[in-house]
Amino acid sequence: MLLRFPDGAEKTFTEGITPLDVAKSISSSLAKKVVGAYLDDDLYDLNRTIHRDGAIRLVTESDEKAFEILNHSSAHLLAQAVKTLYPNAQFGVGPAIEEGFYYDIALETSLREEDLAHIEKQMARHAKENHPMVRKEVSRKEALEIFKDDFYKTTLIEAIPDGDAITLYQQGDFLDLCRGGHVGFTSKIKHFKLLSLAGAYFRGDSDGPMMQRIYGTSWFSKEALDAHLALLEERKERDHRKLGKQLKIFMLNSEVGQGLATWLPNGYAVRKVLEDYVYEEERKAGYLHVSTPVLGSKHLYETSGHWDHYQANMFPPMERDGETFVLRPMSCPHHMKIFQSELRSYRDLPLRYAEIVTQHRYEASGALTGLERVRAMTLTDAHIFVRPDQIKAEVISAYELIDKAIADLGLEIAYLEFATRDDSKEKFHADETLWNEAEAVLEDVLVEAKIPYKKVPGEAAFYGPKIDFQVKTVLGHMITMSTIQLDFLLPERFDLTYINADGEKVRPVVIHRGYISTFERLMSILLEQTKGAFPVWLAPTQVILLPVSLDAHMDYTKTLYKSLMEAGYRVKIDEREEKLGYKIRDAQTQKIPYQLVIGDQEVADHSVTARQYGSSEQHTVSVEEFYDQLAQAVAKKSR
RNA sequence: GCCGGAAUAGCUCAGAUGGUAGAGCAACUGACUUGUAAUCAGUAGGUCACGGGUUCGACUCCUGUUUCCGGCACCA
Repeated sequence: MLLRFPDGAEKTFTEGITPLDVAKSISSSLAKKVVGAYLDDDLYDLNRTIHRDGAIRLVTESDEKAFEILNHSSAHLLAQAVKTLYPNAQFGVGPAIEEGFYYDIALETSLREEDLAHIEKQMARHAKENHPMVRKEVSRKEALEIFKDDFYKTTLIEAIPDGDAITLYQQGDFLDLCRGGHVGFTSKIKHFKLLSLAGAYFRGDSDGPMMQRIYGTSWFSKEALDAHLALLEERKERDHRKLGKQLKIFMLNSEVGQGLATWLPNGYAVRKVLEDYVYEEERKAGYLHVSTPVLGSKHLYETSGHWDHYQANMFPPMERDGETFVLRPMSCPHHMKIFQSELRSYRDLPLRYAEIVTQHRYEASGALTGLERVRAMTLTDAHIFVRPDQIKAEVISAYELIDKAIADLGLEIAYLEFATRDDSKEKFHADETLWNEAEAVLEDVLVEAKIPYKKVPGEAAFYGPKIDFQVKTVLGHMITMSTIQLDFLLPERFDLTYINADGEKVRPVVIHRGYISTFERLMSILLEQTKGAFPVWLAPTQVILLPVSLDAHMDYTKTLYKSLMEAGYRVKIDEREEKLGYKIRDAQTQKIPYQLVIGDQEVADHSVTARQYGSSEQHTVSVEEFYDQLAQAVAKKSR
């Protein structure tokens, strides 16, 4: 049997050797680090025997795939431990995930946080017992027979496509249906921790049964595990809910209403800068701003189709004088009516309407998360009405507008998502030709602009495909920051037309453009990505003045304050009778970018001693110089 | 919405087994008159989320509700 190594070397082995044997034949240190292998494109367990020639690539601990294999095996170890402690337990799926693993468990009794420690101990025992994780290929019939009393596994077996191999893994008494890719021996699993307990629907189906899910994480060394646990702690410190409270950005109060955020002065100061930014950037890009009411006729939303698709996520309708109103969840229909308010010529297009407006959505109570998901949100929403020949250019210019904002805000986009329809789902409107056209145009733009993206079938809006800009929150949630959506349907539904060069009435195409998410969501992202230390242009308070003595230095301090305020900056004076060290500490805690100390010296030579957030350095500069520095920091949108 | 957990002073948190609550910070008052990350002393602050029950007695046990947290589902 001939195996070829990545460096091109070839070596003969006796049939039935395992990746572990191959590693051992090379070196004992490699044997310690190996966790599996690829034979051509097939992932082999560490202890799976090899019976054919092929290209072999050993997967070692440093390999990205190794973490996945280890965590997948850890999920099995978890299930084995649960089965030992709770013999009646049945299991759903137990995959490796980005930072660890989970396993879904069906159990009569509810697991509690304190049970995790016991399960963890049992896992350690099974690991120590060093069970080989033995792979077996079986027929569908055999598999169904083996799991005949297990609703979950039989359902999973039935979902395996015909022709795919069905494999089982046995470790000790524990037998599981599994595609595989395992570390081969439970003793390989040494540094792990169970993290949390949650509910999860079987196969993600909210009409199906709910299982108990245990999350955990598994690493190759104690150091790596500890580092990961420390990272989880650090993330808690960056949670926008915590920072938002500390820095008095916003509050959520049950008496105000569930999911209804209140912006506090510090938060609104930031938001106002963002609103102005958005307005200016849109104005420069040729958008026309409009304003329409937060309440709309229900009929308007029936015409658009939103009522059909989303009424469950809208606040219930209100009736007055025979007319039915809804709290608007969207802007599209309103902008459609604006387009329709005049006879349009092909020469008028593109027409870009933008609006900063508050919308209301009845989000499921369990979905509400700080400012990340709320029920009343303010955003700038835009709809661009174009001729077919203008689609590409407008999609590109929308992309560029968004791209600039992301850079200006210093944000990190995780990836772009290209959401298309899935014909098996009913939510999408029917016209296939339009869909194909729309999807082709968007993909063209992505390909031509060489923008990397992830295609996600079935995630499109009901009226058309879209490009979503995804951000990863500190909690690990993927949320949509910006979006560009093509829409051939709403113009149809609203019977929008313009007169083309031949004097005929034809349909415009609509591009929906979500710019920088809602101000609520943007604030949550900004807080997390800046850790609450806003760049100068955004900071709620940009400069704080710290007089050394309230008696001796207050006049000069107040003069400075007045001139800074007049110049448009957000400034405060710390007028408390406290020591300078105390005031500095307080200003640092509030993450105020500039702290100006005003004492005898500064009064005498008309200067300020500036200290920046996060630094213990101080520079005494003339007032003029400080103004320059401040203006530059604002212009550069830097810290 | 579903599964699980939590709710104690403005904030962060203590408070076995039932005997109506405590710290630090913040606030307030006073002293200190201050030059780069917390000066000292004192005062005040609580329907222990809310309602019902068990009990001689409930922050503590049971139950309902509300909100929040971890997930799942949802996300125009």
